[in-house]
This record gives sequence, structure tokens and C-alpha cells, in this order.
Amino acid sequence: MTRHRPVHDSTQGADHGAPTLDQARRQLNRYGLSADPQAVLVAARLMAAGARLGQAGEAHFARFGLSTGRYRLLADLEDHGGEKSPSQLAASLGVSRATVTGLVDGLEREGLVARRPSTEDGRGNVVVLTALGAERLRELAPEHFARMEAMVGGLTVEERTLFLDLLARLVEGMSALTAD
Amino acid sequence: MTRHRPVHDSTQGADHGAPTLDQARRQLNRYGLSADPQAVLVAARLMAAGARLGQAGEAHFARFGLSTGRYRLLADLEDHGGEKSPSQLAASLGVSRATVTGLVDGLEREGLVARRPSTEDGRGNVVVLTALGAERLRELAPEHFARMEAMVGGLTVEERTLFLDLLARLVEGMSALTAD
DNA sequence: CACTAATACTTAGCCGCCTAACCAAAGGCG
DNA sequence: CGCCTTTGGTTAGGCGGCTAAGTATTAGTG
Repeated sequence: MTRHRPVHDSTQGADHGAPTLDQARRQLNRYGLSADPQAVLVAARLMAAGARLGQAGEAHFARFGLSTGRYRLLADLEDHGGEKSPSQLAASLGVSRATVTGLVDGLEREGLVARRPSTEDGRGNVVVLTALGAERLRELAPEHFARMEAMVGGLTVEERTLFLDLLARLVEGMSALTAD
Repeated sequence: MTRHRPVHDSTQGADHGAPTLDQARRQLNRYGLSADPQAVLVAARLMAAGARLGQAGEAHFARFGLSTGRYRLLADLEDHGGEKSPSQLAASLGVSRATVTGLVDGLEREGLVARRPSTEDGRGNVVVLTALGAERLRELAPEHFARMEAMVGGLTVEERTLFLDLLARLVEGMSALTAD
């Protein structure tokens, strides 16, 4: 049975996702801090946008009976000839091996992927994209990429290039959050 | 000027987190789709950045014994005089009421917040910020905002303004993912 | 005034992410 | 050869997000 999830039109046009400059100023004032409110705003907006995109992405992939993580795993598998070990998958997806175990469990249950014992390493597995899995990817591709394109359609080519540069530098800066 | 920092030269295959233009092209080719690879790249990079920031944020707040959700709830509470109903919290945080129940459960367990029955509505609660909760916010504020500022430090003021504009337009575009 | 509908919150259960602990197999080394 | 460490994968448990269903209580209506 296909588990179709009703898309749930979340009417969240409310204020919630978008912090304001005033909020940032108020917070900084409250503690007498001298940080730049605009910088704080950028950070907060980026966080909000990330969360929002994450949710939108889940809703998007749910249309095809997938989740973001499952789709990324399938796509990565296909990009690699349809075979990859869980460890390699974890590395290229940027998640833990335990997470890969869970994702593969789900995908295997639906027949989109299969586990085969590794021929060269007795403790290793190979995750294989099944015909059904490849089929699923082929089915969703047109709509998927069309929506992706539509999402950035509000930006000109130059703006996109610029955005990629700025975003890359912000991603670099994210290490400031995790640095000791 | 394209200022490129050496972005983690990964031997191909283990490119975790940062999708490339070539990957986008390959995917589109595979299905004979005509979408703009650069547009797809922007979408993919934004998703990757969002996920990455989400994880970095969790690691950041974990330093103070909090999570992103819990911090946002505390901060929102403080911004409203320290009292708010679960429904209001859910609305302003952009999460479901069930999620708020879970967040408040955790925060209450640690004494950072308390539940009081509403005086005017027999079925309602009010979530109140405790002295300990306010204290916690005060403690983490300097480091928190310093790191936020550092994250954005790689951009000039003009670039930040530009980024905010571009990001806002992308957020608008996200509705393309959830539109019917 | 009683009955139904709407609202506030909680509970239950799924998913994906994590870390830590665990077993099994491989590799290195005396 | 046997031991010990490293590595591959899963398991267990926690968190935070969701939906759907359940319980109170309030509000609306005949």
C-alpha cells in the first residue's frame, strides 16, 4: 500500500518565521551587548529560512512517499552507479552511520533499496538501488526539478551567482558556532 | 571579485554537504530535463546550508544545556513579559501545539519555565519564565550573540543587506515546493 | 437550558537526526 | 599464531518535528 500523506496546507503566513531588526535590537539592549543588530538579524533570518526550507522540503518529498533524507540517499546511490556501502553513504550525505541504518531500513521496507553482503569485507554491506527505486527517482524527477527551479525563479542569473558566493561565506562562518 | 577560500578539497565521492554544478547537470541529463542547472544548484546549496546550520545551531545551544527549540521558546517568552499561552507560543514559533507541549515539558523539568492554570480560561495554561530561566538567558547571551555576529563577520554591511534581500525572495519562492 | 460545535492542551505514535554502547570481522604486531 | 585495536554496522535511547485522536472546557444555538 502506498502511504499517502495529505499535504496539510499549513496556513503559516503569520509573522512567525521572520524575525525583525527591532527584535534583535531589543534583545541586545536587554543585556547591554554591543553586537551589531544587523549581523544578528542575518543570522536569525538564515536560521528561520533554513527551518522553513526544511519543512517545505519534507512536504515536497512526502508527495512521492519519501522524505528529504530518503531522497538524498536514493539520489546519491544513483549518482554512484547504484551501489554504495552504508559508511560511504553516511560520509557523502553528512549524517551518522546510525542514521543511514534507519534510512536504509525504511527504504528497504518499501523495496526501493536492498542490502547485500559485501563480497570483499565480511562485516560490510552494500546498499543497492533496486529497479523500483530507480523507477521512483525517474517518476519524481520532472516535478522535483521544476519546483526547485521555480523556487529560485525570483532571482536573476547574476543574483543567483552572487547569492551562492555570499551563502558559501556564511557557511564558512558557521564554524564560529561550533568552534571551541 | 570572486574570492575563493579553499573549500575543503575533498577527493571525489566524499563531498559531504556541498553539492556541485556538475552533479546538478548530471542529474538533469539523466532524465533529459531542461531545468537550469544553476538554479537547481542554488536550491540544493540552500538546503544543504540550512541543514548544516541547523546542526551547528543545535551544537551551539547544547553548550548551555538547551536546544534551538527550547532557546527560541525561552527567548520568545522573555520578549513577551515572561508569560504566554502554549497556543500563542506555537503560533509565534511556527511549530505545532504538540511540539510546544514537548518543549515546555523539558523546560519545566529543568525549572526554566513553569505552567500555571489560566485565570480566565479553565482549559488554558500560561507558561511562565522562571527566575532560573531568565538567569539562563542572561548567562548565555554574551557568547550567543558574539558567535552569531562572528558567523556573519565574513560579510560587509552592504553584503549583508543584499543577502537579506535575496534570502527574503528565496523564502518567498519556497512556496513553490508546497504549492499544489 | 441543554446540546452541539469549537477551542486548548495532551497523548500516542511515526520519522530523522544524534551519541554511546555493542558485536563481528579485519588488520597490525610481537 | 594469538592478542589488541580499528573499523563496519546495528541497537538503544533521547530530542524535536509532525499528524491524529482524545479529554476538558468554553461558547454558540435552538
